[in-house]
Amino acid sequence: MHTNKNCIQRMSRYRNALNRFKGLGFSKIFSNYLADAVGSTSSQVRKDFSLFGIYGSKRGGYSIDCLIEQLNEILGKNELQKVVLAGFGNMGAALVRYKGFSKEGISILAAFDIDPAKYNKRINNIEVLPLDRLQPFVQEHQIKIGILGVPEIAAQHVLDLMVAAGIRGVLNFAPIQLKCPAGCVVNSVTLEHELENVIYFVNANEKTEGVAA
Amino acid sequence: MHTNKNCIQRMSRYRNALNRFKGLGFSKIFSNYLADAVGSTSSQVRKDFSLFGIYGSKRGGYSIDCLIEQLNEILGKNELQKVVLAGFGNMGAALVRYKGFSKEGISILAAFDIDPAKYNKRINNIEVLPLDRLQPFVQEHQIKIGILGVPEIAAQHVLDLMVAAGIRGVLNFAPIQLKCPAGCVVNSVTLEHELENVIYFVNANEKTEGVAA
DNA sequence: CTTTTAATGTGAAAAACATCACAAATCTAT
DNA sequence: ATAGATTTGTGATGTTTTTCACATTAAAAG
Repeated sequence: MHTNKNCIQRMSRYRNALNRFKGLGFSKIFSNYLADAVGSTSSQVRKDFSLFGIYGSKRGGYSIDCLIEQLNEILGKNELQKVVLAGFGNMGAALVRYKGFSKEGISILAAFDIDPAKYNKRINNIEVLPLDRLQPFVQEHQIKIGILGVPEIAAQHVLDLMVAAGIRGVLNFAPIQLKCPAGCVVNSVTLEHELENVIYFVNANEKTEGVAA
Repeated sequence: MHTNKNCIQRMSRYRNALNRFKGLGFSKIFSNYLADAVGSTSSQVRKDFSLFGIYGSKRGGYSIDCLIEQLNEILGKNELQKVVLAGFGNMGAALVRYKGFSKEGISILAAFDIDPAKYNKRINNIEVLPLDRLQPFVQEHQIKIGILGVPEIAAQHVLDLMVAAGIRGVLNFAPIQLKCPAGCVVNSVTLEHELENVIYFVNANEKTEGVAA
């Protein structure tokens, strides 16, 4: 199958929008409305669905329940997703409190840090444990997914620990390129880079508008 | 010029890596080392630079100082970037404390919220003000960039306020597609979707490995 | 000074991705 | 039942992005 990161991101957005449509009482939807809701085009929507073997009915559109169910399956929403968090600093503490994860069936089972001052804190019933307990914890709970909220300097080391423990995919917030073995996935989100992006395009717009005016 | 989001993201990463190389005492660099450092290829690096009129010397590579300076110019690093934040919830509070922004010359000048219980809190010398003071504040300080850390339900409304006040680019954390007039930029980062992405590819890997084994 | 070596810069080629456009299907109205 | 309207599913087409490959150039060695 021919999927990429953007495509899966769109799947998440479709699912999100569909839940809103469902909440509004709709039971069927056409590709163009869904496209509008996520800022895409109807052919893109249909292509994406076709890629995953998701079919609607001609003239009748797609059943929202049916779509959501299939997207749930694709995105792993039919089981609770167990996650560990490394790094209980500013970012880590915020992620533990973040409602979006639990709302989406993602559960941070524990947080890990090297700073003893943080041990045994409990937020949202999530405990902070010493980093050296990460490996047994991950193995015991059969966890595949990790979140890296540690400083840049420690990120590669902690990622290596995670991978050694059995983690197969990581969401990383450190502004650095991480190396991991084949078969493992790292998705890096760097907030300062995301903001730099906005700044760049705002400046670029200003320049071209200046030319146009 | 022909740039896109990914391209600018790479620019941010190049800059990051170059600062590390500089910190290690290097003064020149070749495209292949830089590529390694950011997880790209040497031809991609050279194409990117060429696109922005950044040139090295054949056989001699690129001067790190010179590169950093040009990337600073492109990414707006030569001036302090003033930003406002809307929404002082869990995410907003974390962003105010986030070191990565100030480290990169991004300064959140004030935060805004509708909840009076949050007014006049001060963290990192950033004050929380009533949302209706956003417009005069933005105009007075000539701010072009905003961060949206408000709940999904409020996001479009607050974005409209920002745009009316003169904000031209927004980093949005709400899991929803926002509409804004032409000439404005919205970059949405949805943490739960980023994690869903990781989960999807981990599952996908497991399946294909199962087949291969 | 000349030769050798090694890295850049960039058209050309390839790959990845998105859009178009239309046949096929099916719902609605008569 | 039949006709008409409308939406899907998908090959074909177009566009964007990445990779290739090599002429060009500059450093280093002889």
